[in-house]
Amino acid sequence: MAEPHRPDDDRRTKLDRLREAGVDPFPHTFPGVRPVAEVHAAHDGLEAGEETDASYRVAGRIAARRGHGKAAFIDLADRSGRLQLHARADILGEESFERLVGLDLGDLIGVDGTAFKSRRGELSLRVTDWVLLAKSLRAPPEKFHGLEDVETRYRHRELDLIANDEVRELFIVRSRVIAAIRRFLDERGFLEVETPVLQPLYGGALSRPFVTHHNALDRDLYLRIATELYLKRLIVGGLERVYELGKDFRNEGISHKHNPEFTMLEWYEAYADYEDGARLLEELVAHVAAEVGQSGGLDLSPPWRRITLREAILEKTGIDVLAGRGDARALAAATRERGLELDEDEPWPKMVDSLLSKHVEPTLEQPTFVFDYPVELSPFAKAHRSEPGLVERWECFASGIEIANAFTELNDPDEQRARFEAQRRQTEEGDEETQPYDEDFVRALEHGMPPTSGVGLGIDRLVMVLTERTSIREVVLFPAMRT
RNA sequence: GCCCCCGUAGCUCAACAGGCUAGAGCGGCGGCCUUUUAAGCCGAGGGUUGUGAGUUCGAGUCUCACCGGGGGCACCA
Repeated sequence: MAEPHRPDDDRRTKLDRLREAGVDPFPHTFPGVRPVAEVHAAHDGLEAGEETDASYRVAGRIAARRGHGKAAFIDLADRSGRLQLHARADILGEESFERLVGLDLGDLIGVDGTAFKSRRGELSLRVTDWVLLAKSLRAPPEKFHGLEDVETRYRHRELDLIANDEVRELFIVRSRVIAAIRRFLDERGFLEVETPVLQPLYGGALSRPFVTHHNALDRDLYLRIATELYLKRLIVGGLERVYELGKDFRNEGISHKHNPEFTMLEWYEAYADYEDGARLLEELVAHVAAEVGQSGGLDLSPPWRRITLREAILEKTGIDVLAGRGDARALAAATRERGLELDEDEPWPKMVDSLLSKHVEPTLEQPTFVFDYPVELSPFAKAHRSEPGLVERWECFASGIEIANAFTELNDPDEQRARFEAQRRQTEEGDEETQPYDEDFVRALEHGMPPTSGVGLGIDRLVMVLTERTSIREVVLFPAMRT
């Protein structure tokens, strides 16, 4: 019985024919390629029908083809955009022409040609010579509707990038955002550093970690949930201004704003406090947005709105969380009175956090700093200089999501030790998202850490805000999927 | 982890209330065409309807389980 004829079998057959004809379907190199955007930039001003003798070498993927017997139009796509090619049998010769027209959508070719504008006014390259650079053995996604199935888009991002121009452009923006951030911090005297991803003890954030195992050492290691503690040890060491831009891993649920691995920027600046950190963040984000071109209705020009946590919750819910500080029952009663949903069995600080994330965070569209948090929620932040029970911490929100978190860093080793003890007590009460006691870190603080501002900025979320995407999966190339 | 929705050709979608051999466009294949642009025209192909059970004379359609995805909740950033 004959094998069923698969659509892609034709491509295999063509591959064999090419080899038989002495064509290498996978040559090694094609030097001297220019981006097609360069051709557009140089000649978009031509009149319809106008010819030039300007020659270009371009390369890319065949995105569309319109044959006309002894001539054909081929759309060539590279990273910078698309360019129409015009192939003519009388220029290329019968054999070369037939072979070019016989290629498939998705095949990669290199082309030499001269720029002209077609009668219909589209800038084109008249092909004078061409070479196959790689045969495509699978059909690309449909050219008109594009690739829409989100599962395929995320699992096979390469197809998404081929089929959807705006997706490719978004990830180019993401790359430029990261490059711009590095330049910004480098210019201000920050040193980019790398600290361990595999850690004997995790810390610096409240989250459950991923656990892995080192065979030779026969011990468990954790994937970092933050870079905080190591970076502060570098401040103790005298590096003064450091930043690290890399992946953190948190063993929590997946949602439109949570991916288990995500890109985080943390920077630490000696002799500065959280107000300095806020000013640097708004300057950085405004600078990056200007550099990459931000879309949408956000006003990112500094200064951004600043409000205290207490005011923010009061404004949205009418509840003064500091009226009965630490009194969970009173707070539960107040929320019930106003008909607000809240888990009444939670301890007071978690209730405050819930009020913030449920009733305040989603409403914060324009960039907003929320200042001064209860100490229980912030084991690494320094006590507020004038508000007892609070710490000098802010979180920054935009487009209804949190994008950054910062403190005046706690540098009193005895106080830090007491905070770890408090965390240990919470662990014993069943809280799985507490800080393990990190003696090496406290010991480092005992050597003396200068007053320091620390800021953590979620890069994925920043890109979401700058590009108006509502799902983190749209800004992560290969988001976490089952299996 | 829980609830709701979804899964048909390489891609985008059809298929009345359970009823003939599961259709169409794009792509691919053969042919015609020297300025088209979702090119056009002619022709012939392409399917284990996510997987597995079940109900029924008959299942893409109904039931159950499983796999995968989306949205929401919970948890978090």
